[in-house]
Amino acid sequence: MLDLKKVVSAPEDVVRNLKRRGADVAPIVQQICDLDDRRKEVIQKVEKLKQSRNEASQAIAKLKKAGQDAAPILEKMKAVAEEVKALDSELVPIEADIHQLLLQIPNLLAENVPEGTSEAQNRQERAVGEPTQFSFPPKPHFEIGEQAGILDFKKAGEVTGARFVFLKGQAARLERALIQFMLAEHGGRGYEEILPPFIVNSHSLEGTGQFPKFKEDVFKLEGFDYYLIPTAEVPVTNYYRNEILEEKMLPQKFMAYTPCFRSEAGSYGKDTKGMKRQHQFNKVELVKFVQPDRSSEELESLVGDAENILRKLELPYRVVSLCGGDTGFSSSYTYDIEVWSPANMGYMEISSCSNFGDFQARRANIRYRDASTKKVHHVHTLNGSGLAVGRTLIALLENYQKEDGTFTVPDVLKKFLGN
RNA sequence: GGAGAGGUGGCUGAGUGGUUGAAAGCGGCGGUCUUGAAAACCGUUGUCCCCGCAAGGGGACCGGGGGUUCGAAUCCCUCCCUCUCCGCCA
Repeated sequence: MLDLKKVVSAPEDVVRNLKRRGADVAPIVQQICDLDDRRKEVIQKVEKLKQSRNEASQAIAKLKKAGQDAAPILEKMKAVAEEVKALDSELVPIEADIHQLLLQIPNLLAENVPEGTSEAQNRQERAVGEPTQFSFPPKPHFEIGEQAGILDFKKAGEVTGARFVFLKGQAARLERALIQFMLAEHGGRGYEEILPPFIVNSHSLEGTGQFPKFKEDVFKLEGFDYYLIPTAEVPVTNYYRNEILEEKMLPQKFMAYTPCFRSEAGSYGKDTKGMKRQHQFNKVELVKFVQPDRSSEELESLVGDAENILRKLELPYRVVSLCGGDTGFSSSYTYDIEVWSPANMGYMEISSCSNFGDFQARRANIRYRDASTKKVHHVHTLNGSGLAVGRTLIALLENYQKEDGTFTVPDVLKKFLGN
């Protein structure tokens, strides 16, 4: 969330910045300013009273120790105590309202985010590799997979429902090999492996920004304040919630393989065929905690780490900068990596790498102590897919397919395909 | 699922309802001493909020939330978490 002090001290800057997302937060910012004025007013009043109460309490203690009568002061303080209670309870809803309003405001965009309102205005940064050429009409992955008997959507529909799949035989092995391969690559680039819980509570979802605005996107476990993770970002980023890290610990770089669960509410009729958009998919996620002044360069290296996987798999891809209107709620700057999909004759998102600045750190209360000044500041958090495993499998099947319906496997994966 | 114990500052660990933000020890930081280091000794050591240009002043925080009281780390309620024993179980 944004810094309350920043919002009330420069409300017009906040409004102007978020216009670039196509959002008008002027009314909500105004509300916050009004509430904050009221809040300060009450605080000043109640704290003055508390001061007098504290002083009286000490006087009472002294009198009692001396064996003298404190009844007159006691009587006076009764009224003060009630007034304090009244003011305190006035404060509670004000602060709760401010908090709720702040939670609804998206992150400020970095200055270099491209202007635009939709996907169409995203800026291509680079394209690597030529779109794969075929001497025959390439098939979509679900045809290849079903024909080979290694993807079974029908059975998944019976056993569970729509948007699930069984991977069998070679597909299952390939999926597992991809996970191993990705972890091995990132591990070699300084990421520490972490295997988090696949279920989190609502506080963690609020910490990373999924809650309260995107509640309907996650699966809730009935009867608990538990939710299936929509991405490893949630448990891994919240790993340091409510902590003050020493600066020498930074940057912290984690990689996590997890399945991800998304309700895909509102995407009915979109990508219904195949395993492009599933309720459950595997992903290797990269998460970084860094010093504020380093987050921009850490974003560049994060994208590089994700790209490395596609390079080694020799899959053609491009990198785009999301425009203001397409940038996610919590992000200040996002690169998407899109892999070539021959069946669609287009690029398909396979990774999203974002710099969240201090937005998540503020929500999750993750800070660090500056080594030289000893001052405490919020860290910056970043994360990116490295990569979405299911979609990588799609890309492999489609880009490496042969005319007879079979497909080959890149050499780098062979040692992970053992058993 | 049944029974019990406990949650205090970076850590260990005291704490009688009344100058307790909290003893003590460890750790950390600064200093004295030393050619340097260690040891010893001295000092220092949390976060958030409000007022203030600042200096400074004030408030809050002892797992979370509520209550009793002039006053709560200390009493009461509730939730969460950790640990031990029994049962069940991958």
